[in-house]
Amino acid sequence: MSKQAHVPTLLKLFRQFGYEGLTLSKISQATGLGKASLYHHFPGGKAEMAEAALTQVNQWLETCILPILNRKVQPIDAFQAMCQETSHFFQEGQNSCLWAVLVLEQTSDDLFHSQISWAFATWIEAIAQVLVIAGLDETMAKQRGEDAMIAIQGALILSHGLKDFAPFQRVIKQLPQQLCQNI
Amino acid sequence: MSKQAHVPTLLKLFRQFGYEGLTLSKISQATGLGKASLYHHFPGGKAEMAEAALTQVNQWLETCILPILNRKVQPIDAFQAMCQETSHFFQEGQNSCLWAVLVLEQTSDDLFHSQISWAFATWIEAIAQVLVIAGLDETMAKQRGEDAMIAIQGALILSHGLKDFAPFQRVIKQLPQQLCQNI
DNA sequence: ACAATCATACCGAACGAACGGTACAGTATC
DNA sequence: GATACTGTACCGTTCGTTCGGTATGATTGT
Repeated sequence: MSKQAHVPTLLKLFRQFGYEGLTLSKISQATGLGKASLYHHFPGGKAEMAEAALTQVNQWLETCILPILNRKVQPIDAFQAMCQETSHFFQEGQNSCLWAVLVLEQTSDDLFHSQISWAFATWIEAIAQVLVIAGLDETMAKQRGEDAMIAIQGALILSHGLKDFAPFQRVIKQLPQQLCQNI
Repeated sequence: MSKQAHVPTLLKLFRQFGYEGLTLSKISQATGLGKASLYHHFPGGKAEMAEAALTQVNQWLETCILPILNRKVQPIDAFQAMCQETSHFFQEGQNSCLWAVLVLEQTSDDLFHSQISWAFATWIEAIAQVLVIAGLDETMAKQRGEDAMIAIQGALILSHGLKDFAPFQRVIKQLPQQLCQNI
């Protein structure tokens, strides 16, 4: 089987257990591949597997989110589509975010910081651009982009902490309106 | 040296490395205590050390945050004091939140979920109470309490992801006003 | 057409190192 | 002399990683 076929499994596992918490034994079991086979596909070992998972998420951002925000439609429609896609990606809040997971482990953050900060900054910038085109001041637009990321990440943390995914779903539902206030 | 004296060190370490990422060797090095001494103070091992750190955070919530919110002062003043204390606790955003760190590791979340969800729920409820007394509808008050937690947690994640703590500081600064909107 | 070659996918077994944890003989303090 | 504490050596286990190798199937040379 091809290397790419196993990346979604890796993503799921790293999200669930974190970098240090995920062991090659678990990966081996979940993929059905022996440890030696894993090293055939990912010679760089665990770090390369995590990077493959991270790259998958960043590609989701590039292919599923950024195009939505670059379409020349009403801001409210763009944000609604973005939120729908985001909610689906995180399975209505039940998935955690790989970015957040890796950011909170100092060990792994050193390895992946550039990719993670690129993702955050790019998403924020894309949201801000929509708002600037809609006539909002640049500083305010950037702030609202940040607020959107903060709302998504915070809602995921809170929902997982409470084991109640209603807060995430509410935040996602209210986010488009909130982003479009006074424009 | 007394057991309690080492808990702040434990807190710092678990915040930094997470549960799985933190090893007894690191703890031994950081505290200057041998493994035998650590097991003398914490017979339950690593799990008990993490619980001590978590308890320390929950006690901070009880002794430093809840009293602020229970004082009968203007809501805006209470929230401002809360935010100032929170910002100081997280060192203007440079510290990460132990709750978030443990929540994102499925392994450790099972052990600590009850304490973490208690903390989130209690803080939210305390904020909501202030707003209810100020005349806000109960549902809206609860939502704003959730939004405050979401803002704090999300801002911590984003700031760490960007290695730029301005977003956290801005969120903390704006939070009191935001909580008091239209009351 | 047939064999030799090569690339790919995979695996069992083992490696040294580090893990969390324990046993025990001390030392310090009162 | 009892109690609180610690240094050292050690336990079994699991970690990430590596090695030598097999099975399969396409590619090539003749």
